[in-house]
Amino acid sequence: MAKKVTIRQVANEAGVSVTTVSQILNNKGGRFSEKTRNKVLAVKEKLHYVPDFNARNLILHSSKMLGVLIPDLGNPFFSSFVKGVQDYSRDATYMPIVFSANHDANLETYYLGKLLEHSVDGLIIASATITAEAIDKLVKPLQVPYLLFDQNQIANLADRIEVDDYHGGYLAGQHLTQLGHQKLAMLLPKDSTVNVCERLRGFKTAIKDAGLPENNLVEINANFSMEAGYQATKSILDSGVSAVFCADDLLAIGLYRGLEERGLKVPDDLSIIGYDDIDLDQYVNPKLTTIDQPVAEIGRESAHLLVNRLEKPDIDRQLIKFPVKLIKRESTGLKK
Amino acid sequence: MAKKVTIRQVANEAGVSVTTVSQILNNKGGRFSEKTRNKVLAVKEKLHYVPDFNARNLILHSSKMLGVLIPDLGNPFFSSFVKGVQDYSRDATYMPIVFSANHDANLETYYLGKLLEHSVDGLIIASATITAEAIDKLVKPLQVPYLLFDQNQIANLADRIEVDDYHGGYLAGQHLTQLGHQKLAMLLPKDSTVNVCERLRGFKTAIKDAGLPENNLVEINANFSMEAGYQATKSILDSGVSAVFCADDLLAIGLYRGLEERGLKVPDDLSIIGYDDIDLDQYVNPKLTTIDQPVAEIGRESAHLLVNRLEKPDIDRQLIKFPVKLIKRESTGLKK
DNA sequence: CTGAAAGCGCTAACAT
DNA sequence: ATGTTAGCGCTTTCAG
Repeated sequence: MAKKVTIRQVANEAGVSVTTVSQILNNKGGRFSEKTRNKVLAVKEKLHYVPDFNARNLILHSSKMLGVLIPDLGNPFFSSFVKGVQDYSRDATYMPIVFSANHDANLETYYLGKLLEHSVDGLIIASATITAEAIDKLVKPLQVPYLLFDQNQIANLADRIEVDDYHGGYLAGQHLTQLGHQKLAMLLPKDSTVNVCERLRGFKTAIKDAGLPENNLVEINANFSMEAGYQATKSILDSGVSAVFCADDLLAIGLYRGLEERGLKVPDDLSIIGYDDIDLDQYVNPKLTTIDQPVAEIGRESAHLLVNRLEKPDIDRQLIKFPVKLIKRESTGLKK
Repeated sequence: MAKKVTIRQVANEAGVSVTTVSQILNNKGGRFSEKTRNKVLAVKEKLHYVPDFNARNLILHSSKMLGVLIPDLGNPFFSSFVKGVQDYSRDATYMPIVFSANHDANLETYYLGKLLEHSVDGLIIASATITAEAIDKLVKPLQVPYLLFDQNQIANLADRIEVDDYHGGYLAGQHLTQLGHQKLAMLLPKDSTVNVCERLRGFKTAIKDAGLPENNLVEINANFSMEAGYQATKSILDSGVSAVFCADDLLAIGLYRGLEERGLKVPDDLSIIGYDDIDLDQYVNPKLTTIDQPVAEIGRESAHLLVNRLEKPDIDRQLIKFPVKLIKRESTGLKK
């Protein structure tokens, strides 16, 4: 491809050495005369010189690329996350490479390998199914810094982004019990990652704190998708609960459809609370009550932490906590 | 970063030369003895050798990366598109690098530059606001093959993906007029790209074919987002139409909310037809009637065409056409 | 069958 | 203040 103009051509054209050009263009040209500097800069513009990326990286042992692995691009939660990552990366002049692994462990391993092969400087892994072993086997040997999000924390040593999932679950449970609901369900993926388990734990605690017996909570499994929420409708209805806490908003929206098709009303027949607070929540009918997490911000900070680590490898372990909050809308109501 | 094992280490360990290793690992080792070949392969495994990407690219002048520019990751239409691109790329062992420019021309130019800087082999540009000049100025000089989608076709010479937008618009118009609607609106972005203008043209033609006067169609502007659809509610209602054709599904869903908040019913008070057929359409209430385009397939084929072009630069101009179809659901009904 | 050597485009010690 | 030189890790003639 590409008819690239090389640094040598710039040097010739400017009548200086290659070193001079290199130094000046990398802002290490303090020692050169104003005149030389200007000339080089001018020639660079004129020739549209762009340093060859591969040659540069080969020497610098850095690609200025960040690998980002997420489970599902189609989930607005993750597209917002990616947006945050992109924004910060741009400011920091890194380039995020994102792959969506569609909840497929093989794909994750594949993309992880590809990312490493292309020598990304660091990794943001926001993918639930990836195993500690895969990371250990692929990432560790190369000593590529990485950051885990929304996922089992393998070690306590790595930098971390923490969202208060326990509190989120608690808020959901508190809200629902305060509305008088006594039999409750939680809709969540089978073998959930730690963060989702935390939501469940918080939810349970709130139920207990409300003085309700533990077996008033029924857990129903469904993957993170509208389709899965829709499919779960029957189980939920059969369970005889009056309120359900969905581990993400997509699940809730799927459930809406299942109820609608049966002529049931939200929240009259069933109160529903979601999780994430995606934009869509305000566009469904009724508007979805949910637990908000500041996802774009989380994306930004993920990139931030990672870049920090890359540029200052010896700083202390970093930890950022994010709050969640209850957003009351129209999908939850008093128990009839 | 990375404690990489180099080709030299493999060569030493295997007791052969660097050349030998290189040849064998690149499947050009026909001339070597079975024994040597096996030994090299074994050592490669043992040492977990992975060729340095940058060094390799530096020589081969190819990065096996595809740049992908889209307007909005949050739009399910584009996330499906990306999924298609990713799938094909994987099969073809290319690596797509995708950026979402959020409908911002500056961002587009920025990312386009970045992509080129990182020496992608080819480009898929599915971003509406980018200008022909930007492409001409940035892409042309580097002779990087590119493919435009969902966007003004700058020249007739490039490879092309065509979706029958005209027909899509026609189908929408035909459907609505057959239901008896006489005053119609189309909701579309200001200064739309060619593909959207084609939808409008088809829509107009269908109206004319139904024997309705031209000024029975009112055009209302709104960007591609739920928010914009929502904001447009008043204009639509004020226009006195009984049916509206939204240039994408998101717009329709935004409109749903505006109507809901005013206590109006779809399709009784207003018939709505969308465009794209995103998954969400079946999860809103009422289910959205729309024009389907096979977007994941389009994504796949975009990547396919581009990779073809990269690997066989001299093949004839490629053109693939995709059909659209009307998906009747519940958001359109007889004019009352 | 195998290896030595050149060089891709760039950066950075180390001269001058 | 500027240039010379030696690689980075790899592929590829070209010679054995």
